[in-house]
Amino acid sequence: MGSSEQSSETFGYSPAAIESKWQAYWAEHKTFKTPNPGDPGFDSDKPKYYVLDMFPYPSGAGLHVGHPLGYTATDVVARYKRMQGFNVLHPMGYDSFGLPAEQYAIQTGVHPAITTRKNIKNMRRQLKMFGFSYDWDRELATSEPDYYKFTQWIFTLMFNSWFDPRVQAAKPISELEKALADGTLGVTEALTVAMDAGNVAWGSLDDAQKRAVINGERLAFIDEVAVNWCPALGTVLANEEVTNEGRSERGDHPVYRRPLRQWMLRITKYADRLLTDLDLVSWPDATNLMQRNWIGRSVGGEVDFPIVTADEVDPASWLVQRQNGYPAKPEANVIRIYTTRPDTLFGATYMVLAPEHPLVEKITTAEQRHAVDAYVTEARHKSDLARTAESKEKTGVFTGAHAMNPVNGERIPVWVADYVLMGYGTGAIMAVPGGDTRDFEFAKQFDLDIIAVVDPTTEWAEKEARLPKGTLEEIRSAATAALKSSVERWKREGVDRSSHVTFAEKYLDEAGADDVLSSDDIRRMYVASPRVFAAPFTGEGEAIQSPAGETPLGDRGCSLNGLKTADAKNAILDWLEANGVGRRAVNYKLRDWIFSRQKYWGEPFPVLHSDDGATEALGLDALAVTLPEMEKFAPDPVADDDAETMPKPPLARAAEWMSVDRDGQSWTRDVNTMPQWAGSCWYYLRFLDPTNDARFCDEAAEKYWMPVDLYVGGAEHAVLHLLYARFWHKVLFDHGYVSTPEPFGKLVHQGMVQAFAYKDKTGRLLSNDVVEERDEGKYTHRETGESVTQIVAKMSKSLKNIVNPDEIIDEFGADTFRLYEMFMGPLEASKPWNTRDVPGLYKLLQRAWRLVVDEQTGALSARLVDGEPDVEQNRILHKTIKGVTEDIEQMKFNTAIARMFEFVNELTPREQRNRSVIERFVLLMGPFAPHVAEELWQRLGHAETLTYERWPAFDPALAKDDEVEIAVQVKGKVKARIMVSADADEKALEAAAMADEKIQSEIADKTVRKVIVVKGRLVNIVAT
RNA sequence: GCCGGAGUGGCGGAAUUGGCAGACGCGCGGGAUUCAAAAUCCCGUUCCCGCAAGGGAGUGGGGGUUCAAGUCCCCCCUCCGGCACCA
Repeated sequence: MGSSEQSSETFGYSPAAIESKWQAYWAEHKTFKTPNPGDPGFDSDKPKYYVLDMFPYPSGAGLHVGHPLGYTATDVVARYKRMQGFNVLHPMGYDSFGLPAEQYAIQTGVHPAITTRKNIKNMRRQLKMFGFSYDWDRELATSEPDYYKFTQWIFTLMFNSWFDPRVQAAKPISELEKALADGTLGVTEALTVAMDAGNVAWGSLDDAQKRAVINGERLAFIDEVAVNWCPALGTVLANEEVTNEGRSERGDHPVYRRPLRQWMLRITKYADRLLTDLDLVSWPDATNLMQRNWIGRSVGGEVDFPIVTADEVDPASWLVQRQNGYPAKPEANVIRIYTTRPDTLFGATYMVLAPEHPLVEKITTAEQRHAVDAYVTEARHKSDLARTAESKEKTGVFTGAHAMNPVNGERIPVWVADYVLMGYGTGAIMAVPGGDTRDFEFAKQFDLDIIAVVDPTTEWAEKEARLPKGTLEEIRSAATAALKSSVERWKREGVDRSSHVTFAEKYLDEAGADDVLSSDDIRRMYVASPRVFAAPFTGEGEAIQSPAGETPLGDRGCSLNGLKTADAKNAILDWLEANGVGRRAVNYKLRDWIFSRQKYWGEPFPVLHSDDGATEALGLDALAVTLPEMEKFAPDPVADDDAETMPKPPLARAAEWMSVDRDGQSWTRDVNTMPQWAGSCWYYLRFLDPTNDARFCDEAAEKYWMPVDLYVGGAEHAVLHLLYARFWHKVLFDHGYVSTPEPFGKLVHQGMVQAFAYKDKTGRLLSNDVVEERDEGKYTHRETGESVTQIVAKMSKSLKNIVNPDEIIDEFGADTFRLYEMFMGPLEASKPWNTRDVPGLYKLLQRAWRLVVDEQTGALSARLVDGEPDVEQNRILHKTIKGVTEDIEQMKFNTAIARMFEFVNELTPREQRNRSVIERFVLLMGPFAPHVAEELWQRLGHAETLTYERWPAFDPALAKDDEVEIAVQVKGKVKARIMVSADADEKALEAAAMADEKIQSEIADKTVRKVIVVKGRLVNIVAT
């Protein structure tokens, strides 16, 4: 079916001929060329609409059936909007820097530029084959120098910017130098980078120090960060590429955590704006949420804990020292922590430093040094993933040092443990095992004190308390025993916890008085002895034991007892701030972006390094810095266990390229390249003006077209690409280069195109060629005859269920392909490809064809008649226009196509079809099946493309039926259906329902209590 | 573990957001046309009982609110996606 040789004998629908004809026509007439403001043919009266696809990576495999799903959706919208009278910008390009081309080059020696161009050529062919209405004059590829020239330029813009905390925006770095020089900005308050001393006068710094300060504030800066370095592969690996055992996923080589100088982008400065500006966009809730979680804003406080060496601690005198206020940076002997639960401060029974914390080295005592060193060394070699994989069992070592809890003067031990991460907060925590699951596990493992400082609610006791096994009596005696052993230890260690003991005993006494374990008993036992439970209470409630006894600080003290969590937080934060011991603070999970890769096929950094350590960004006139020609792309291999040799990226071997003489000075280029994300961070701007050589894009074009009105792409980019692009956009915005705070307005993720697969009884997946359908819906194994079940899975080579778009188009044409993908289901849903369903859409086009063309003669169908349409045809037309229009507006393309099926089903049997009705239907088909629609439009006597024809309007009154069927229910069950006039009011409906014979007999022996009438829908009679 | 999303015929999926469950397509069954087939056109198709008229059940499972629940509330099950010691 659908073969062209068959239909060519008659004058039937023949997609191959029609599609090549119209694709040639569009190319020749540049039908979709979109003028910019100021260009000839630009109509400033029309509103604008910018529809964008996430551009593809030009892989050797070409397009798969997933690509055209999103591309067709945007194309339908683009074509629809053009017909609605919009200036539509609908471009396409290629995200062409990236790893696969480089890996292919390593294997074959073929230059990535060559493979990339070849792949782009193939992809362009495929894209054109679908008939997408792109303005091909705006096509771009991120790996072309005239494109990445400006990727590099934006990088230099970041290099030459700092984030001014006073206005929360990027400003030229020269303004920082000026502000520091004239004293409008103090060094300490401006600094992001740690300085050892507290307040420093700018004038007292030497040139090298000044440069270090300035460089440290740039939005693009070089820093030493811990990376996963694999010597055998000669490269740094992403966390995802490292196994739990700390080895490379590819090749199973050892991987080492080691610090490496990397380009970083200071995205963290934008954390708050990236978060709050999510309110400005219209994105899927799930994506919004993922971005929020990724940024991970939390609110809490910082608290300083002084290290204490003497046995005697005088908390009051420490507070006196802090009378001058809370320092911007803590003193050398102070541990600063961050917490979201400052209300639990009285429950802090120990502290933990991350293994990389600078204080570890300083405070570790002689007896503990050996153990701590060994632990820290081991932790350094583990990848992040390896650390988290061991979450079941916590590890850590006591440093031998103690710190003082500033709210109660208690002396608590300081530990090192890798469950505390250097990269978040301050890299140090106060541990409150009574209120935090991780601290609780750690405390149980190392027998550290656990004290409840929040009274669990009875609700928690009922639902979540993880009680030890046993009867009430057994649990109580376990709790009592646990308390007793603690008391003995405290006695041994000379710790005074008498008031806590009194408190706990009282709670134990009250628990289980009547031998029945109530939720109140569970609550009491938790407070008395949390240790016997399997999990701590991490919720909110009333503060207790805060402080446990008399306020130890006398008048200076603070008590939270009896306060609800929210109030307790405020009270303690007020106290901390008043005493210079802590302050309110906000933290983000978001980290600065490691921006360099040790690869060849990416954008070179547009900077020069001098021998004396200075780095300079090149000006636009020196860009693009193009990649050197190379023949070998593989990294130099290093011995497996050589953790010390620095990685040597491929560019380092291009000696001639690397060294630059300028102004009689010798400089070197940067050996790294940018990550693949770079090019996609701003391509939507380059589309506005892709050939501009002087500027990344014309100012007027930017003002006119931005923001992107509709952006469609995969959900796999819900976090990184979208976050990175928003970040770059905001930097450009701060400098006035773009006029909108956000780049993308409405965002939609198309679902995945999956495939059917089969599973036998053991759960094994079977490849498609060993399964056959013997009965309807019953699948059997071809050889064993065993019955198997159909499931939905990802397309994969091994399952032999990959569908190639080229083959489908060969057989059915692009219009059918487009219709099928749009008809499969909702755009956002993942759904299985089923080739069996495709002919149905082909049939729709055939039937539409026959509404217009006489297949015997090739002339217009004799059934087409001119003049005014009859009422029925007019009604179905207006219904169809209404349905299709509203569905496209809501991007419900599947139901829009269902409306077209209905129209064709309705019109096909008619002896006479009104020409103007059919013509308007052809226009409706245009966005979905553009080739056949153009052909029919032409045959109906129109000389021009239908691309810019006016979208048909509908009259709501004409789209309605005169009579509608109403369901009549008795007590909610449908008992009869009656036909009534569509505008019948409630009274008439009730009367008509009551008059129905069937209803009469139903309610004959009952009393009518109530009648509910829903106009145009139903009547429900409540009778008993 | 935490945070999201989903579960409707043999299959893909509809369902004015509380108002006739299964639109539309596929598949399947029947008929017309044909020497025959393909194609085309028409009719039927949630399941169960029944020759039929008719009756009963039904949107992952259990409970609830309501005249009325696929849709709202509570509990549970399964699948998919994201995060994963973030203090």
